[in-house]
Amino acid sequence: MPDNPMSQSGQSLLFLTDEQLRKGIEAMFFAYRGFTADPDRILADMEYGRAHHRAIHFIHRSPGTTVNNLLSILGVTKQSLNRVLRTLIEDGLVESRIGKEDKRERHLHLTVKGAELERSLSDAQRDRMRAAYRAAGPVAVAGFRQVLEAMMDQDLRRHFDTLKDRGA
Amino acid sequence: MPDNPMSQSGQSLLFLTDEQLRKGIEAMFFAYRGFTADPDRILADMEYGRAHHRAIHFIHRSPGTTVNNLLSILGVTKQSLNRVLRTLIEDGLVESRIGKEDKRERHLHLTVKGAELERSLSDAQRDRMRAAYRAAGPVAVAGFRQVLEAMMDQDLRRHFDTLKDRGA
DNA sequence: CTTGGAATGTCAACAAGGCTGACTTATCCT
DNA sequence: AGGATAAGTCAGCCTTGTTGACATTCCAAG
Repeated sequence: MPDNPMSQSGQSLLFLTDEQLRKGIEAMFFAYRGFTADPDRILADMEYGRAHHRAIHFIHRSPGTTVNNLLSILGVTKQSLNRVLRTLIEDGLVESRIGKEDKRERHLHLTVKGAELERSLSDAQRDRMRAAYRAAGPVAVAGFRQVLEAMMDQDLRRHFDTLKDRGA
Repeated sequence: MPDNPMSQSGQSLLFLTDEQLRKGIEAMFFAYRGFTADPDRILADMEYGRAHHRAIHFIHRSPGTTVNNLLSILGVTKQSLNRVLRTLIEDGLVESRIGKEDKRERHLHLTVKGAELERSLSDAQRDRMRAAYRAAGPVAVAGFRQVLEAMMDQDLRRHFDTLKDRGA
């Protein structure tokens, strides 16, 4: 684990100049725009927005998650999430099941229709991601992930790791 | 230039699985939240928001830029930008100078007061960035930048490169 | 020298998606 | 029985994005 840059590059620390950091900041800004552009285009034709996409993504990723858990992953207020969730449930994309152990809880699942939308959104987003990964190569991708993880807040990092563990 | 993953990793392509791509997508989501968190905290105490930060950042980066140029960098409508710009000018953070060659154009500059706010915002953002870079190391940072650049839209990439050339 | 088009700015109206605060309902646990 | 927790809802507000219409100013081409 190379925590110290000197261990990798004798002459370095040049990558920590204000100018380099500024470029990194701008790269994040421009890349994030590309990152959301494709799903946004799909959503623009519907009555949904980016907030719906995020909810659908994380419900897909953690089927049966509770409202509270989703709330803390997304980092919004329950009123804000509720507005989104209500339309998704009304439109039959998300199903809300009363908890068996604790009947106060609602467990969220995508319906078939919801899973279809999730597919089309994540296909679009993954296509761009795949192209970027392929162009940059596996070593670059590993670095990409390392830096992103180091940029997260503690609590977000915890959520990220929890999701990660569910994966393949 | 390793465009082909096979050239770096004989067994690979595993980094292109849907699961890996999903994790990359989630990493972008969580990291971006961290990325904006510190300046957002500063701005919350004022009458400004993230849109003001973006305008200030790019005016600082390209002093004398025109409104039209800023418009295409930020990717918003002129009405949206104008609202932000107007308050910044009224509050004495940004100066708008009529063009010498083409008097229709307005060239934007930060005032001393504007530069001070820019400093405090970018200091906060760079501190986090620096910590992340330091933790990940120069090789990871290079990969981070490669993947981000590959994720950008063509026109955004052009803006990014133009800004890059002005740098040290 | 006039006129068309470009750059800028402004007004109005609207929508998405954040926020706070207050409150209800149902359920759980002590 | 009573306090704490999970969820949902109502009302109102803010920021930041959108469209559409329009005025002004100025350059440049005819």
